[in-house]
Amino acid sequence: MKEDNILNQLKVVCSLCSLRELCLPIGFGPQELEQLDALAGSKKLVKRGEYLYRTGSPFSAIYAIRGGFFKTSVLHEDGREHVTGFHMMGDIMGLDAIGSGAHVCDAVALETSEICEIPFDRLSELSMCMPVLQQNLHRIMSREIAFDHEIMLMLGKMRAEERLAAFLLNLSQRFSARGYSAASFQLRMTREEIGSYLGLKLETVSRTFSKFQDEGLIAVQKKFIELKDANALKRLLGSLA
Amino acid sequence: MKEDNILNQLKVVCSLCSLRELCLPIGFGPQELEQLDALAGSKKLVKRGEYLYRTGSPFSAIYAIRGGFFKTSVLHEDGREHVTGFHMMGDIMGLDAIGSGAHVCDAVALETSEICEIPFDRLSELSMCMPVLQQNLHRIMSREIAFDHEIMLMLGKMRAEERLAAFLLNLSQRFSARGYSAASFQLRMTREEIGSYLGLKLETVSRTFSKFQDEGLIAVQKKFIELKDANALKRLLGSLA
DNA sequence: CGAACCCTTGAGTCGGTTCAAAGCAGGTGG
DNA sequence: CCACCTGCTTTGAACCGACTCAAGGGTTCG
Repeated sequence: MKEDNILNQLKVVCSLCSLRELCLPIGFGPQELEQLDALAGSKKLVKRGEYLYRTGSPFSAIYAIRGGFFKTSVLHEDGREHVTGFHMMGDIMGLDAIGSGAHVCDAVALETSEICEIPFDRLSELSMCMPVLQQNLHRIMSREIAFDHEIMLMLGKMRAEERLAAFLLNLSQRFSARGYSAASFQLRMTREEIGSYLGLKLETVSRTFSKFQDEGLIAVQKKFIELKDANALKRLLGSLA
Repeated sequence: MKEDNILNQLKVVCSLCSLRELCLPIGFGPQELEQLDALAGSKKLVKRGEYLYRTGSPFSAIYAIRGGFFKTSVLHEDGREHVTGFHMMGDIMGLDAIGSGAHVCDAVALETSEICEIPFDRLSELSMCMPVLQQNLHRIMSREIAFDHEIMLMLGKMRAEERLAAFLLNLSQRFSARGYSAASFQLRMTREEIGSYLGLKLETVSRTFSKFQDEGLIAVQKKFIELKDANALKRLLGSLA
């Protein structure tokens, strides 16, 4: 227990972090990295099923994922939840809370994960004298907006098969960008969570996976997915309906 | 023509702009406003049907709407478009392009509109020495992310009636925040554009409007909408099916 | 006055949901 | 170590909400 605490409070040192290229994609020189270490967020472990933050909890920091997997979801009054995103190493979470000062979604670890907590006021301060840091922050937020628009297109215009294909290809591409296999990976979420993200019911997700498998596009074994014919999946996307 | 040019190139002076509270909601003192005028964006007229920017065009500025109405939309390879948002006076457009350096959606004026062009590099520069400006920029981007998540919930989980109700209430609230009537307003977009935004077909939009009218919730006359029973609309939202 | 565009309404269809049943791990406690 | 959960997944059959196709009416603008 005590050791756990010590471990969790270890300072993060950006200059030594292997995720720098994901977290802060552009333009840092050596001396800028040194400055960056002043951010000095702390590491934290979040166990499977635990919340990193909840809707309504006060906003004070954003979170970089060092390892593990999260989902974020918004809750409707009547209790239904909609999964707004899945997040993996190198992703930044919590940016949607800056505007209101409180978190506007829940963030739950889908597996035991390690995150780096970055106090937002310190980040703001530091970015005032570090153009490249500011630039990175803007880029990250901007990309999140652009990505959300893609998802809106998916939710608004695509049919079930196209949504699943887009989902699998996106995961594949992200795993690949992190040095993992683009062709096979483990799903960290349930069919229900996939469905919630894609605007489908879990039965539809399951059926569509089965259909893809029958057609030889993928191989599914519970949560293990293998993309057998990524091009065919891409072709599915090319022609909406 | 020549006068037009002169008019359009007038510098914008934020300290004299009546939209300040919408555009820059928080914390500017008198001397900060003076500094802000250094942003010196130019005014521009965009006529009905004209593009403010297109997907792929290089990003150099963000745009504040001084008056008028825009839609933004993303285009899928096969030619289908999805409307990602409707934008009115005081809204900021173009933030989704920062990340990639090029615009990732089209912005079209739905009526002749006046915009204020804010060169992004100058904005970045200025925000380096103006904490409150930086803060505003972060808030605006953050809110766009949070708002997009709401839309994702709508597209993913709501039924047609709920989507239309949410759409009308959102418009009403935004008009109201700008000093216009919350109870009656003119739609600037077609049924097809509403449908595209909400993930519905234009016929469904039309039918649902008719249904709302039959039930006494609203009155519709072409593009003129009157909310007769806003509470009933809100109740529609409270209970997702 | 005609053409183009937008909106409304009806009838039939279909993709995805709902409801239901059963199989399959993985974990826990007796 | 086995029995029994509990949670996740798969599959089938019936149903329904939104889509498609089609026709007609209203406005605007040249």
